[in-house]
Amino acid sequence: MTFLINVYAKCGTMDYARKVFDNLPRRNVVSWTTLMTGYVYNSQPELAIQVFQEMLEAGAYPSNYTLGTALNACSSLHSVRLGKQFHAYIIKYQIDFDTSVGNALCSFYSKFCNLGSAIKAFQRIREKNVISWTAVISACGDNGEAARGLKFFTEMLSKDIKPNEFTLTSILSLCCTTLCLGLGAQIHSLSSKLGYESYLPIKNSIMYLYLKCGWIREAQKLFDGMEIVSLVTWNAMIAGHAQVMDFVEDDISAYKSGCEALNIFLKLNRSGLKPDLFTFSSILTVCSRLVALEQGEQIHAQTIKTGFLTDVVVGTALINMYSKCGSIEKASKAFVEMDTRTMISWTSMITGFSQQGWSQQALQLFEDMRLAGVRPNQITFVGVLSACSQAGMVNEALSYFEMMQKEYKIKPVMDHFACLIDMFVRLGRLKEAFDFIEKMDFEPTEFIWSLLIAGCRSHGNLELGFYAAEQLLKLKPKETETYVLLLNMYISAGRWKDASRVRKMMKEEKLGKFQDWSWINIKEKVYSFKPNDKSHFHSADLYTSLENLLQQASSLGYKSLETMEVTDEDEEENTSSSTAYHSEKLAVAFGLLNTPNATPIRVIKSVFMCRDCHNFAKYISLLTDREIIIRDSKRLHKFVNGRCSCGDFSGLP
DNA sequence: CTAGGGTTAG
Repeated sequence: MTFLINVYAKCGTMDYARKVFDNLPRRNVVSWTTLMTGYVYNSQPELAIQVFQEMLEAGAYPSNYTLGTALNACSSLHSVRLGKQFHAYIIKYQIDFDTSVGNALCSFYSKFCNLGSAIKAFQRIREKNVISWTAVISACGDNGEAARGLKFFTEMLSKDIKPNEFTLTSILSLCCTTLCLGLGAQIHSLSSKLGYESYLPIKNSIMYLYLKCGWIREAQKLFDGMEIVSLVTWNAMIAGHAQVMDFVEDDISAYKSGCEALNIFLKLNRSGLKPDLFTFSSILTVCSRLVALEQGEQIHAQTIKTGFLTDVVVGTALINMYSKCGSIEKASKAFVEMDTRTMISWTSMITGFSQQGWSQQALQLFEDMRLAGVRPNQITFVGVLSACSQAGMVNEALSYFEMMQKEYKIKPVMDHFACLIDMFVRLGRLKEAFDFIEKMDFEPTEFIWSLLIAGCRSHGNLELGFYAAEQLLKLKPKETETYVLLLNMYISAGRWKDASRVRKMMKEEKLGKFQDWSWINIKEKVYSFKPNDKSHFHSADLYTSLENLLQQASSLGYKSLETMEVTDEDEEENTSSSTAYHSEKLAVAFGLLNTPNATPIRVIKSVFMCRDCHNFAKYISLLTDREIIIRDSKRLHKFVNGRCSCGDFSGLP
């Protein structure tokens, strides 16, 4: 009758299977094991474990198959304790370490992040089959050792073992993490040769690989050509577009990619499939990068309704969404309401507070994190140091910097130094900033010098500024913003020769596009603005109202600053044009005109905000009593009552 | 034995 258990299990009717089992006149190890396997097959690992325990209590001896199944159940339950207990049974009952036990042990150890034991288990297997190899390869992938996994794959091929569809999917996943497009293409053709071309996981992986490597059109083509898709397909498209936002050349392309992700999300919702925790975490990240609060709030509601908000990754993504949209109170509420938090959740919240200029809260939370026994990482300390830097807490900054190295053995990287240097620069302690740069045990980067130069400009130490500029120019800067900074400095000092030297270098270095562009999102519609843009349907009113704002701001003491315009076609030398119609000014004015009183204004800008616009936004927040949130290419600025959350970051060009 | 998710400031 045991076969009947198997039949019911395969049909997804475990209740019947259990009944058959309960009515068996005699039970042997095979019937117990079959029932367990059924539960694992039907994603009920906890019941499988329960059966295993019943079996031991009944005095039956488990076989190697039984333990293999039990271990698989532990893997899906993420129960380290049980798995280790089972490993002990293997020894106690002198279970033969055969292929199935070895395979199960290998993937169990992998799931609980013990790659060493996983590999050991693999190596103990006398007769390794394709499953053993696949297990060890995916173990490497799951534990961040993609290159090692690829080595096992070559070894496997050299032993003439033919990969199956599972192996190929694992390898493609390794290609995704290492961005090996070439190998991915080879695997693609190999899988066609082996007859797996229509196998959905392989298609999904290839599509995702294309996206991650920037082959967006090809990925889209694959997607459009798929007649059968799964939720994973949709999620891969959304996650892929979210990641594309990170590496595209300019913020305009990033913005487009984010909108595409939102579009795909809408289509997914209409397709009848239900989004899951993977979907929600990706799409919330997209919202945070787009500063799309309205969409983010709707998705928040959806995560509550579907119960996926309990997932810690979704919760963390939600914190980031709110904090990147400038709603720090809601971010904090989301953080408080989480029932489990990981180091990343804490780090996100600390960084969020710090970006909003809430230094005290950031530091308090860091202390709470330590009390909770959660170990901070390099990124956590960037948040902590930047909080100190904003608040000008020199002693605290230095002591956290020391704590990081002594207590947590974390090596400082450029970003940590940048925080400290920014701190000294903000305080006008340029000499100390400079000393710090000289003390670092690695070469100062373009960004570090830029910080110092911007500080020299605003604190009027031109001599040091010119010196730093020479150091910077030796590095052949790559960022357009760096050149804008240098040009501004030289031109305002009347050093025309230096300015034209910089311009010449700009041409030689083939810089990326520098397009000033801003967006504002009102009632889920997006309006974009270019500087001096008069082509818009909304222009007449808009310009009048901007003039008005400029005038009112002037009466409060606002003085417009002339800065350099650097555009793609800029051929003229030494021109300095008006900053009055920079794109963010237009977007802010448009937002004021088209939203009800007291609504916060949220604008995204494709390049760095200039000092003048930064200053202007402060006055406008005071004048109109509105929160103005502008996220530029570098950071978030939240203007409230004439002050900015960045605490007037020293690196503004 | 397989594919998809969250932190990076200055």
